[in-house]
Amino acid sequence: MTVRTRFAPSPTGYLHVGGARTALFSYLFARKHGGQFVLRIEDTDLERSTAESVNAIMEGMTWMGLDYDEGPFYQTQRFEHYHAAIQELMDKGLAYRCDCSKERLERLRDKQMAAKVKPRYDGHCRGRQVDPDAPHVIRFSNPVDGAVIVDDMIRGRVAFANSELDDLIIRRSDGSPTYNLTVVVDDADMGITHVVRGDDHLNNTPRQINILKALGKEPPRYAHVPMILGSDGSPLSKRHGAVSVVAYRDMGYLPEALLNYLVRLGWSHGDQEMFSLEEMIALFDIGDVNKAASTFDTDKLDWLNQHYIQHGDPAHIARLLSPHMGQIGIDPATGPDLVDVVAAQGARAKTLKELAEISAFCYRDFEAFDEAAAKKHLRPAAREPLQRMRAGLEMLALEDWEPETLHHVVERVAAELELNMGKVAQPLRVAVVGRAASPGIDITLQLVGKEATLRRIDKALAFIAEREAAAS
RNA sequence: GCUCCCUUCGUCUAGCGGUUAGGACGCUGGCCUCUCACGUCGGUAACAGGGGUUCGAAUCCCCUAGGGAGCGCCA
Repeated sequence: MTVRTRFAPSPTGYLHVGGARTALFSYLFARKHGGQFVLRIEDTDLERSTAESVNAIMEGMTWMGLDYDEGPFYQTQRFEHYHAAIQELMDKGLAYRCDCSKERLERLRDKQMAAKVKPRYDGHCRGRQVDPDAPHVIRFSNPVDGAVIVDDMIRGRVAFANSELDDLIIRRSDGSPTYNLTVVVDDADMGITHVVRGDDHLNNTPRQINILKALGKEPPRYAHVPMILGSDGSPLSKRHGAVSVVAYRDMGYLPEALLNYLVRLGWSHGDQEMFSLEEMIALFDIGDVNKAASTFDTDKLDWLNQHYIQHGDPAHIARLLSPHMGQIGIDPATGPDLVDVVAAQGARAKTLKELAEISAFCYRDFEAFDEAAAKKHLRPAAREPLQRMRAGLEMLALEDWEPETLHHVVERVAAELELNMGKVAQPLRVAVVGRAASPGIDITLQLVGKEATLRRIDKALAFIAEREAAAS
């Protein structure tokens, strides 16, 4: 038997990180066992389902690299299958028509709540003859006694008494099938062997198993993964900030970082923290998934993202960085090779967005000096070092504009003035970058280029003169 | 209210009857150093509470507390 898993989102919004993690686990389980992973769109709620959402979900999955082998299948295109299943249950006497009014159901519910018992349908229409031509719903005849055992791959054995379950509606009065019926039919038709889904479905599982058995189908294995919480301990939602995976892409996170973060949320393999997708597939074991919900921690995601920016292939990072440069109005073609920028700056940014911002100086002059940096480093004492640097740099041929030679110039000026490196490099750095932080001064000068370097030193010298004039 | 699930440092987690309760993020101290980062060495901090079972419980059982989910003609 080949393993088949599925991801079955309802297209009512974007792919959020919780759904993405569920999809990832489902995907890893299938890949790990050499099986197939299918995508199914649960769009039977016509009111809320949108085509944009379908696109957004697929966009998110593609970005994360979660490729599916089959699908997307749309439930709205499978109504004939649901109707056939409902008819089968009717024929077998395992489903019945119900014409109970909303009022009666409400009264029943109120009475049950008042009596402190679980509200559920009382089976009033079981065995009653309901006019097929009058408005009615169809209910599933749930077994009255006995228990359903869910042998969950994550939770272990969970038992539900049938007496706790009621006769749920499987077809609405408008003729459309309901969720618990459609999942069951789809999972059976699509040959799903393992259902990996959020643990909010655990309570639905015994009902689904009962329907499956009534249809004469073998239930799949289940794995209910815990949910993801926000920093305040409540289920992760928009009010905790970004939840859509595409939003993380736009904020400058790498797919490999988000994937790595997500897989470690609720799953672990000893003490290992870093996993490539290939390693995840090789090492993943659904039984190692935790039972408890876990909290989304942006700090750790940042750490991983920085790690992947720093250690990933610079050419790859540069490609992903390019749109973020464009985002702040910079055309990377107008300056140094982005790959060199990534190599120089990679260790300094948590996100690509941040990487773009701290690298802007390589492509265009900054607006103004950072106030604190200028105050500390662009003072009269810096004039001579800057002047000498300018002179020394101006004499360099363009082909000598390289880290090694640039470094020598800085060293020479420091030696001549009997200053330590910092006294020369820092004013120079502020002059050229506008801020007190940048890669090594030689690399920085190389990235900025000769022309801009001289121009900016002049600007800094003018700034010092101006400041001196203002002070006297 | 009822049913089901969950509970190890602030956070992610290791642990599957015998450990000084380990790692990671964060925070923090030192080192490295032309700055910021990176790197590196160190520190901080946890078994929700109470009963059992056992020679011995973070590990097994029960209760309590606290979280969560479900109880729709939503999925």
